[in-house]
Amino acid sequence: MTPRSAKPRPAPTIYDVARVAGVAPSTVSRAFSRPDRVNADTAERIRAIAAELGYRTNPLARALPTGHTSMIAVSSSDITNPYYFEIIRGAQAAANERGYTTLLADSQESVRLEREALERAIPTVEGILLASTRMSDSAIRMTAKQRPLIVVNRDVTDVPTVVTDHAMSVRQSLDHLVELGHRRFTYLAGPEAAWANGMRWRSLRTYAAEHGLQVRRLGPYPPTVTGGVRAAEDFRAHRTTAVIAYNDLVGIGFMKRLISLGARLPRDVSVVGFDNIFACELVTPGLTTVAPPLRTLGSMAVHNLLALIGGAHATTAQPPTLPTRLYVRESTDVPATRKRAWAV
Amino acid sequence: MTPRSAKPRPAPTIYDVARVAGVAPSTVSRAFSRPDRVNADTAERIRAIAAELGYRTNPLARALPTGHTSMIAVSSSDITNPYYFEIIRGAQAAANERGYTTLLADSQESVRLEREALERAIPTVEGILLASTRMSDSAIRMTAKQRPLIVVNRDVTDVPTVVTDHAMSVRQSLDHLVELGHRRFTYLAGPEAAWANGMRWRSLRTYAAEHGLQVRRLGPYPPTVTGGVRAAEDFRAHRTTAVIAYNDLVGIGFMKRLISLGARLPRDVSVVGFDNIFACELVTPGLTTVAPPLRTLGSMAVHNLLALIGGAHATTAQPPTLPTRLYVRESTDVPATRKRAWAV
DNA sequence: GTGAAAGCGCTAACAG
DNA sequence: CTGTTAGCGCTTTCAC
Repeated sequence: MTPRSAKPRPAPTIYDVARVAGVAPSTVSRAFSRPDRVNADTAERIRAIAAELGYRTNPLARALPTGHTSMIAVSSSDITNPYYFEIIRGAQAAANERGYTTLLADSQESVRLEREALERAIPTVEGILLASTRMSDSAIRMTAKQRPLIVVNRDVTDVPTVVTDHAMSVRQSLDHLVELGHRRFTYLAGPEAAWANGMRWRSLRTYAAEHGLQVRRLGPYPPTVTGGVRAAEDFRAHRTTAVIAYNDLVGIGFMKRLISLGARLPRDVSVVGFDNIFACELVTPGLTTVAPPLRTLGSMAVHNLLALIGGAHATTAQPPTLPTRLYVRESTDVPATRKRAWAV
Repeated sequence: MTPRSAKPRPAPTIYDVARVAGVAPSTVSRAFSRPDRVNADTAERIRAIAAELGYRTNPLARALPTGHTSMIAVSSSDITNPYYFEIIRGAQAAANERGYTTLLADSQESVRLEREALERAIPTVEGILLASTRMSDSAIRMTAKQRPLIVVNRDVTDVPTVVTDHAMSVRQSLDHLVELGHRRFTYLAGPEAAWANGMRWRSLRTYAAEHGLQVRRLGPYPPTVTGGVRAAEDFRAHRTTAVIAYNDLVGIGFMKRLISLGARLPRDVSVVGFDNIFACELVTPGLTTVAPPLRTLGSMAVHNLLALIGGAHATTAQPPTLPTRLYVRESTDVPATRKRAWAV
């Protein structure tokens, strides 16, 4: 009465197919792995018989002699982070399209777990995609020696990468704010160590210098809602009409706190974030933000990884830099012209 | 000048280790697979030499003779759905703990992709975990014949499952609302086909009957923010002081629309959702909700799957039903006693 | 306790 | 074009 879930009846092999087809096992093998090297008719016949017998190539057995497992590892420090799944999904889709299966390694922010997961995965995969990693540059270079590897949104010397065009993202949000009439900006900085933070701040200053604008910096803050709340406290002493947050979470925390302090958004302050996380359209007002090309980042990374696996040389030239897109919601507007708008 | 990412120097094998250790390859093999069947000292020596040589057991080669790949497939219809990654993560963690690697199959809501991904994965995995699937019951039973399989939060006859305690979740939210003083409720229904929807509505009616409460049902609505917005429109003609939404997304859309119509929440209406997605604490007011035991669901599923793989019989008895937890935020309060509180 | 030898299912020369 | 023959790296009887 208790149903067994598995019925381990041994699967048919090329030998079984060969026998009933009256050919050598190697011919069956060829019929599947290099159909061009076998007579079209026999190939067809073999396929038919195989189908009838329910034969399916065994990827494990195939991988042993060839080393070609058709699997890549995708490592993420936190699949729970709304920022990463689109990358993962883009990677997945691209991999599947090319006949590859992805092995997911979520390290839950733990370097140890990440190492362990990779350790375990490496022997079975043909390449590695680091979607977000907590590993050190040198550790990354180390593993890059074991397998073709590509890293997303991080700059590691001698390791191929695919990155977001941060300069463009900053330009998009500032163009938008300037067009609305803003001239003075505050940047709510993220973690000093974050590569994106440096990139954004630098681009911001460059842009400001070129356009004769004022830009001030507050922080650093943790890249979280709480970080944004703290930023709002600090902001009260250093007002500007527009604010650029390190990311959406900070932007949301910032808005939330400001509103609870009595500010009216976007009339009193315009806010823009980065990342375009799902919550941007759920909060009130909806957060204007710049979306990184997540999906493309993932698929491009896989594309390049597969090229690497195929024997391409990693180029030291400029890594692919993918364009971003601005999503205008309700958190940005023309600056309030009324004198003394919002008093704490 | 162009660094190769892979340095395919052949990895050391048991033969290499055996040679320098002066033992037979089979002994090296045993030292790793059944250390108890080998002299403790030689085992130790072998391990030392192996470490020195950088030898690592090759899971592929090991899998061929044994069929033991140490991999399970986790299939999700949508990794992008905030509801699922915690399940996936719980599964991941549990699997890793037991030495298993997870192969992620995101089907992006496409039955075809899901089938393909599973098709590809099946030969290499020892078991399958359906975290969320669009497959039909019979398709599920079909694949359950090929590999040990377990499904999460879905009721499929003859297939082992792990589910959320829906009755409990309803009880928790209603206990909370009743305690606040509410007596009349509206349920914003989700998709008719959703198993959870049926469970919730049924539990709701039972509870209401037992406690002499009134409960009305609106919908069905799509399980999205937009669905919630539509629900809010309908609600205007059928007010109650408290509302139970099919899920958080619906609850959030509902609140958003009501507020834009001039309602003051939670004074005019108390709202509770289900799922406890991340956005619940980002919206204003924060959404009171019931959290399913996502992580546990995932780990419990893996636990049971591994047992199945180990040869346990699937029991037809009650599947594990995991307890939920209520998170009280700002969207619930005592009902407004003032007459004619909110007029559209 | 350890070695020898025979595969696991498939691919890849090498002949024919 | 197709059959023969070795392996891929590891596990596993079966003797010693």
